[in-house]
Amino acid sequence: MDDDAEDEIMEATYGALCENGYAGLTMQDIADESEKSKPTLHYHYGTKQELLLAFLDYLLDEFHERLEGDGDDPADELVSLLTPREDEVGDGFRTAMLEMKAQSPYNEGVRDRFVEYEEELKTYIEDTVRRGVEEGVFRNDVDAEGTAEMLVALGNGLRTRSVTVGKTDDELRATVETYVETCLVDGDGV
Amino acid sequence: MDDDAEDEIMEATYGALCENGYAGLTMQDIADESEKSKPTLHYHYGTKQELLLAFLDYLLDEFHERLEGDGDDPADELVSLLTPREDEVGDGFRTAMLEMKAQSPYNEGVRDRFVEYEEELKTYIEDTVRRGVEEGVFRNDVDAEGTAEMLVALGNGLRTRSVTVGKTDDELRATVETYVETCLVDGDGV
DNA sequence: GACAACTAACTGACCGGTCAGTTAAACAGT
DNA sequence: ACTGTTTAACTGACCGGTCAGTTAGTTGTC
Repeated sequence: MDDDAEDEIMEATYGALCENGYAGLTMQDIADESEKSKPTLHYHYGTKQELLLAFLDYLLDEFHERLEGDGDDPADELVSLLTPREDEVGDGFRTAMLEMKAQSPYNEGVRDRFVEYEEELKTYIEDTVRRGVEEGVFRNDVDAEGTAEMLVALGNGLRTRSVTVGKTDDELRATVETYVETCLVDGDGV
Repeated sequence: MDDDAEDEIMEATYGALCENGYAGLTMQDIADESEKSKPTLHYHYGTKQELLLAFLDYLLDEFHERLEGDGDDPADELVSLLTPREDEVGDGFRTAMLEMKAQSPYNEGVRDRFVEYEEELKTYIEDTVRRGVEEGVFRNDVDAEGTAEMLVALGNGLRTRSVTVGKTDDELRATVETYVETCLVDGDGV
């Protein structure tokens, strides 16, 4: 396929998901968001299912770029990994991803991609925690694996709450910061 | 409406949600799960939407009963509040609730009910944390409100992970226990 | 002219909701 | 106690709309 076409369709899918959510997403919505027609989407991707899986792969690629550690302060890096970036403006996309995630049990392809995503995030967090311990920023009795599991779950839960209960991004950030400060950061050289 | 009929329909809705999930749930599924016909469901509840809101209210009632504090050890109580009960067997229901929760932004009625649920849970956890501090079980420098926010988010995130990534209930419990032990419980009389 | 990209028009399945009726129980009048 | 009336509960059959996916054909390009 044309690379331009692929990009256009993936971007249109992103836009349509933000606007309509996952449950309300139709092929027509995606077509409307792009310069293409609905049959063209089928021409390129076969089924809706396949298009959406391709979209998740497209997101995973972007995610990998985000995991280019900047060697920052481990505490700051944990916080920025677990809080939404500025370019994720509005709840639309976050909500749609939550909806999709909830489809994992019914859809192997979706599940595989979310498992991969969370696995990689967790591993990266684990490494960051270890780095923090080595650099003496974190207490040396923290369990990297357990902490990473905690943090991934916490990040998930906070994003969910931002969507359902309407927590602001600042509140999310504050909660993560508090956890990192009180439970990880070494206050007195232990 | 007949109380028997109401109970029957609510139970059937529960069963149908477990089997089909929220996205895949049809009025016919609920009818099949009960002894009633599809038009009867409409007769009692009007629209699918209203039926589902009534179902959430039904769940909220059950939830209130769960919040009858047993005056247990605060640490134990926090853990049991945040981990699934034994009678929640299988992922079906948990998944369906996650799907529904993700509909909050599109549906005011749904949102209201989840907000109420999470609000009450958070308040109860907050009280339990305070009790723990007063009883000297928890460190006296813990911030009850911040901790409650943390714990509610953590609980949400863990349940989500049990559904998507396939974490077992034992793993969920272990993570919550670790948090309570390392971040709340007073190790040396501080 | 052959092939890739694209589309207007269409189809079949599904689903929420409606409607015209049925059943059975409660109730009132005699 | 018998009979006519009302009403809540319920249902089979159907309708309107929606949406994923198909078909048959057009356009553009090498």
